[in-house]
Amino acid sequence: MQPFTKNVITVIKNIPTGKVMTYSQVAACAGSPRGARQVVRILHTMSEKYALPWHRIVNIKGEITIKDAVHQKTLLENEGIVVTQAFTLNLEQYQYKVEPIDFDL
DNA sequence: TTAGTGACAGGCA
DNA sequence: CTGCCTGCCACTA
Repeated sequence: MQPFTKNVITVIKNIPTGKVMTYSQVAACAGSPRGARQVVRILHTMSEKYALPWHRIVNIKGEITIKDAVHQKTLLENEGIVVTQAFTLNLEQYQYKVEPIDFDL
């Protein structure tokens, strides 16, 4: 498995309940500042196999932009996160700042 | 092989 | 913040 993929999985699994991260934030932390799209792909591919909290990943605006937004909204609310009817949340309040992770750098 | 697409983001108006 | 445009990278037709 590529380091990037492994790092993304590690980062996502480290997101505490009640917090969220943006795609680029995860990508940057995993070693690829412009890998937001790849994070998406990894979520699609690995979320089920690795039991990743994919619902804690939102875009830079704090908005849920996936097809099954209703489902994600439900999961987030289940963790105590307030999501508006427009599928947005308060990033200032919920965004999780990760510690600089070493990984293989 | 090239072209189009997507659960995105940054720069600019 | 919103909208539009461009860059990004992997996947599919």
